[in-house]
Formats: sequence, C-alpha cells, structure tokens
Amino acid sequence: MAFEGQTNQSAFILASGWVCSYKLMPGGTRQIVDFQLPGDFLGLRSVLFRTADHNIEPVTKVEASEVLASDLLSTFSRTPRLATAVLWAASRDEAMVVEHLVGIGRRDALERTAHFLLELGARLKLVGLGTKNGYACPLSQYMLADALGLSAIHVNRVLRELREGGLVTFQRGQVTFHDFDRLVAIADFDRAYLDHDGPLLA
Amino acid sequence: MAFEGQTNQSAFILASGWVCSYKLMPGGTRQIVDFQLPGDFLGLRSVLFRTADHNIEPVTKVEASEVLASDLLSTFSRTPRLATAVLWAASRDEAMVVEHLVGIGRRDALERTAHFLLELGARLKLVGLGTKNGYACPLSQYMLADALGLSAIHVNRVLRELREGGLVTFQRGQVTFHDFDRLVAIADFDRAYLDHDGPLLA
DNA sequence: CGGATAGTTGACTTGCGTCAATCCGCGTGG
DNA sequence: CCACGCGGATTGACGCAAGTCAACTATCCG
Repeated sequence: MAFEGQTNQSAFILASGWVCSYKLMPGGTRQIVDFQLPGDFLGLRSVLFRTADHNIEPVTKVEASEVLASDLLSTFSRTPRLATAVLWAASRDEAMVVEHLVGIGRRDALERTAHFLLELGARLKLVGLGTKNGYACPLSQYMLADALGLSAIHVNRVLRELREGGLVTFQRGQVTFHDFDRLVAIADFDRAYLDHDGPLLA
Repeated sequence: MAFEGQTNQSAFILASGWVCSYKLMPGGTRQIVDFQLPGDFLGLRSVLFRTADHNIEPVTKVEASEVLASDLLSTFSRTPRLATAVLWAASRDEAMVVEHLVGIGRRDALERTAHFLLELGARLKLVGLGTKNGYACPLSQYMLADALGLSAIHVNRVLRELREGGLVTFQRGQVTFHDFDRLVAIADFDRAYLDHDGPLLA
C-alpha cells in the first residue's frame, strides 16, 4: 500500500472490501479523510504527483484491479493541455481541502490558526503577493472563524495569544510573522502539498 | 456569482482579489471551505456538474477572466474516456471531502455521526451493498472516531444516544436504520452531492 | 482457560461557545 | 465640525460538549 512521501505509486479500482485514507498527526492521533468503497478509485493523486500525500490502509480484505500508472500517464500525454491543467488544478484544490479537513479534525484552535496563517502566506508568496515576513490579508476575524470552524470570539483570544507570544500579528489587514520558525513548529506546517508540479504540466 | 443549486455556471481564473467558497448550515452558521487567491481556478465543479454544490463570495474587489463553459466542455469532449473518468472521480472525491470538512467544522458530534452513517449508506446503496434499511459495516468505533474527529469514547456515547433514540443501530458489524427520516432530519443530510453524473460521462 | 481487542460506563477536566458589555475607527449627514 | 451609527475588535463571566483517565465487561481466538 502507499505511504506518505513514497513515490512511483500505482492506482487501483477497488473491486471489493473497504480501504481508508488518513493522515497522521505528530501527536500520534490520526484523521481519516475518506473511506474507499467498492467501485471507488484509489491512489489517483499519488500517480499524478508521483508522491502520496496521505496514507492508506485496508479496513477489510480487499480486491482491487490495477490501473497501470503508465497507462494513466500516457493517456494524459495525449490529452489537450487545458484538460490536464484542469485536472491538475482540481487535484491541488483537493489536497488543500484535505489539509484543511485534517486541521479542523485534529488540531486545537492555536495550532489550527497558526497553520492557516502560514498556509495563506505560502500560497500568496507563490504568486508574489507575500514575503517571508508577512502579507496583506483582507479577512475579518469573523471570516477567519468561519474558515477555522471556531467562534469569532475564540479566534480573537487565539490571535491575542499568538501576538503576545511574539509569533504572528494580525492587525489592520496585515499579517506579520515575528517568529516564523517557532510558528512553523507549533503548527506542524509542511508546505509540501502546495508545491505539486507533477509530471503533467511538463 | 454562483449560488448553491444554481445551474449553467461559468468558470474563471482569478486575476486579482480574494474570493471564498463556503457552505451554509441550516442553523445559519457557515463553514468556509477555501479561499481563492490570484491565479486560482474558480467554479470548476459547477461547470462540470452543471450545478454548484457550494456558494462563493468575493472577499475583496476581484478581477477574473472567464473560461467559457463551452470551451471547457468541448475540450473534454475531445479528450480520452479514461482522462475524463479520472477527472470525474477526482471531483466527486473532492465533493465528499468538502462535505466531510463541513461536517467536522460545523456539526456537533450527534449530527456528525448521523450524517456519516447516512453517507456511507448512500454510497453503499449505489454499488448494491446496502439497502434503505442498513448495511454491513466493518468499522470499529476507533475508526469511526478517527474519521469523525472525535474520541472513541465519545463516539460510543453518541452511538448509545442514537440507539436509545430509536434512530440507528451500529452493532456487530451491522448498521441498521430504525427511523431513517428522523435521522435524515437530524443530520440535515442531502445526498445530492453523491449523484453527480454530470455531462461528461454521457 | 488465558490473553488480546473492542465496547461500555462513570467521574472529572478543559477547550471552546455563548451572552453581554465596551471600545475603536470610519463614514454619513445634520 | 460634531453626532451618530455601524461593523469589527476586545474582554470578562459563565456553561456545556467533548476529551481524558480509569475501570469493568464482552467477545473472540489460540
């Protein structure tokens, strides 16, 4: 089965049995992202990106038929540019949603907020709208709350804690990192899932 | 902008500004699923499935260039079967992950568990492994906990509550619905997002 | 029969939500 | 120029949903 970070996977279609895909947190807890049921596709992103961004594990005995990675890739090489770009975008989106899911399921408010601010920063830096020191952020604390699955009031408390800890500042539409490394450590932030630029767009 | 249930959308690429996509809960709360930043794709699934499964709303003033729905669709009509099937599967996956995310972010343990059991039931029925009355479920309460973002102990308490309320039973590898309609009401379950069979696979 | 694994239950703790003020900056209109 | 209103931010008091710890039981299996 596929493990995080591993490379050169294959993809499958589940014929019978159940499989689950999950992520492990540093504390040893895990968040299951999805269950694969018979008929479901399995391991798609790990072929397209040549790296698995989560683990999978059988729940029951399973039977699956393999879809050769080479078939998949050759199919896409004969496919219009736009179509592969679309698929790539969709997969990147899904990876982000997955990360978001894990954050909400298994991180407390502080870690979750820190992670979120870091992720936004990383994405903005990719398009030249942010630096290692911070970025302009038009969000209100209410929006942050809706994104993080928290109440606005608690978001405020958490932001204060981050501020008083000398970690980040979220004020007047500006996010400023004051201790980037410590923040990354708190959030257990790993930006790998953002720099997918797999084989498809070569 | 696109609204849930609306049809015949277009897709865009964001040139400047921020947009957020979210889902509304019946209680009036909402869960933001993602923010779109400059360079990001927007509204892809609403074109492919011809129905938006979430709302989007600008955070700031935005500029976006439209990708004509007809261009997208005609591109895919000239694309190998396997490639479109893969995209379709990826999109369905993402829709499920989104639903999962919303559930964890904005539903309490009872609603969340009910919703999850219903979703599994619906998916299994699609492939002939479940009926309106229930299905065989190989999951342990520990797995349930990891999927729902709860502790195993709390899952147990919730299952008891559901059982004593005469709603569902989760025992000896068997899920049995005793009051399907009331369960659907509690969970605010809407299976629309599972029946995507959009225009692509015609 | 013993030993593992899963389920069940109770007592206590805590993170986060809710309610309720208060404060601030800003825009609008008198 | 000031009064007012409004949306966002901030803070405190209080309550509850869910986590943790710690048994105990049931079931399965060698």
